[in-house]
Amino acid sequence: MAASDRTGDRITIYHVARRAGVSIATVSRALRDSHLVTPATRERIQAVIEELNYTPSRAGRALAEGRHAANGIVFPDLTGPYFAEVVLGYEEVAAELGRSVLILATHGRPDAARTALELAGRVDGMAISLRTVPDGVVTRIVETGVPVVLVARPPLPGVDAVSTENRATARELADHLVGHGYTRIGFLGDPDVSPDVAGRYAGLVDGFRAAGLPAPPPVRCGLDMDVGEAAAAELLAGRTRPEAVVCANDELALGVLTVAERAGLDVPGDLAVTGWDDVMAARFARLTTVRQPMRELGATAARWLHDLITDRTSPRLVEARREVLPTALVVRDSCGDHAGNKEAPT
Amino acid sequence: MAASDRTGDRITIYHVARRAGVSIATVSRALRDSHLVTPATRERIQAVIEELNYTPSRAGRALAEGRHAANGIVFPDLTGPYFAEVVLGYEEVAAELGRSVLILATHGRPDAARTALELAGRVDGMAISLRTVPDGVVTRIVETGVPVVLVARPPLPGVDAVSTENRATARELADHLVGHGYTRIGFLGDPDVSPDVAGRYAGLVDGFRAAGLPAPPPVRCGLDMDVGEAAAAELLAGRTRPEAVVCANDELALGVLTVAERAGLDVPGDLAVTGWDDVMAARFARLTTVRQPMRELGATAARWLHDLITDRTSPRLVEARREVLPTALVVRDSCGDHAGNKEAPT
DNA sequence: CTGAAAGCGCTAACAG
DNA sequence: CTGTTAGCGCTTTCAG
Repeated sequence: MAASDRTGDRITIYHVARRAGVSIATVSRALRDSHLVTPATRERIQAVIEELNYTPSRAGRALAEGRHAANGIVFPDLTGPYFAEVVLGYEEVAAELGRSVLILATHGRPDAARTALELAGRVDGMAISLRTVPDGVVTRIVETGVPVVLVARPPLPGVDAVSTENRATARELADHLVGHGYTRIGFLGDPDVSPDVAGRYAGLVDGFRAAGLPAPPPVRCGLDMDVGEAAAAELLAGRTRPEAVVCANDELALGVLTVAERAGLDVPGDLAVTGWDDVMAARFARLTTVRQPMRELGATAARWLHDLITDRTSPRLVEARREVLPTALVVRDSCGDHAGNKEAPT
Repeated sequence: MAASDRTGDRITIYHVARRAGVSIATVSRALRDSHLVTPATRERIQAVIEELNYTPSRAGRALAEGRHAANGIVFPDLTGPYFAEVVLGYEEVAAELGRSVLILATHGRPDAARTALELAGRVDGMAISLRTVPDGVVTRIVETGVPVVLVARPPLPGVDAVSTENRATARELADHLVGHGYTRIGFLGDPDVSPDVAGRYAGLVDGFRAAGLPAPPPVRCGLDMDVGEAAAAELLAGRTRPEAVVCANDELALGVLTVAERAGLDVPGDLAVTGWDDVMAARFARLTTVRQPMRELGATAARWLHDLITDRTSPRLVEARREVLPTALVVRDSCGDHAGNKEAPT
């Protein structure tokens, strides 16, 4: 209330100490657990803290402690539901562990490397996901001593990595499609763009091979809905329209669905479509897809990071952690007719 | 490369200075613009920085500069697409402005107040959205001198606030529904839960009043899909099933759609449904809804915050800013039959 | 143009 | 149990 403490400069631990008639060390101790403070003293300090509406400066604390109590996460974008879920899972466990989280969406910006490096300077550890910064940047960050966990991103020697299963489930999907009797099946997505897409394509090819079908060349494209629309338009305009098109992710598939509808095509009658991710819209579009534990992906990264940050034991003596989270085929209407049992394929 | 600078302690400005044969002050200058450094010196320093893979400590810098170059944003959750978009817009402009962003999802946790206050201690400004922390906490944060912008949240004296238009568009929606000839219309959502929902309900009532129809009492419920399913089940089980149900947001509406389908009801034949937000799934569910500029909501908050942080002129002399972003009705199939013109109502 | 030195707010020995 | 006193890494006058 004292006018002198009002809107002026920041209220520091010194103000609190003076007003409570103790030293800053005591205030500092009272701020944390510390049974090294008389209940009476502690109470008095607590009262002053509230009276002054004091909040300790994180910067000061970070500098003194040598840590930030914060984690970072780098991802390409937040438009699709995919990364929103990953970030959510990450934030959730980080918060439980008492750490703040800093986000960095690279948006394919050219200065992503710089900003990522800069982010590394203000966190105790960070998760780096696909299509954000080149491996070289990751390596540099690791070299600065900041613990890193790779998320849905090709492994790097000595760096932990979590990802989700692709190939086996894609194979399952291929088998299902083959079971529908399709022989002309297209693939939308660029295997070179990410190991995830590569794995999905590989699994598909596995299935075709096993069925004695020729592997379709991938129609290389990005992963956004409008890109999907464009690619689909092209695909459907071609000489021999495929009977089914497997898309590298749901957004692409949703784009295909949009184009198909616009073209008056019946799905799955005229064209079967499948996606990957099982975003909310997929359900309402009746899209056959593959469910990924995105939340768990982020949560796992946060947990590992916490271990790396706190353990601090034998920096590189222990092997880098690797984990591939399971995925599941979700069969809906978009891939063809199913007699009766709709959502219980396996 | 020097073994002494490897994985040991953090590399500081001192290491760089020593190795470059200059003082830390010079390194500090070279780190930023500063034409106060000879190109030659600057280059030498730059080389050492890269050789040592040096990144300045944000904590040290924050302490010395008295600012964090970071913004915070507090939101309830990231599950729905709503806040993901808001956060995205926020991050995007914050990044452009050269500031990092810290996120805090309160999840309705009891310690939300504490964590929000703590967040306030590590940012230069923060956006606080609906249903996260009580007004008292916002006030305390404002009192600590941290600039705050309220997002989609009831205004507070002296605090900037951005939100989206509700009442007028809801009135428009009501008129449209009345035009379809419905007289028994239900409302799903709790006006007390947020001014947004209250505004939507109010607009609806406006429309009914104008048409001489009785205002339906709201079926109070949360805003999640499962909550919507539960509420819908209840609503549909009642004696007189409404002809149309207006939902406070899309997720609720999607839940109703799910229940209706499960019950074998035709939408809009047996039941018309509308939502609010226009999330991606809405399009594929053919849901009539209202589009909100969520991204812009976040972007605006970030811009205002930047002004508040940098301007620093006349702290409270200027009026608090207020802005209500426009929304637009999106008519699809779920609200009833439309002869021909589907997506062009107004 | 460059260096020396004084903090920024807090933590953590080290003495009482 | 409490106070003193160094720093943590960086920016920034103030002198050269």
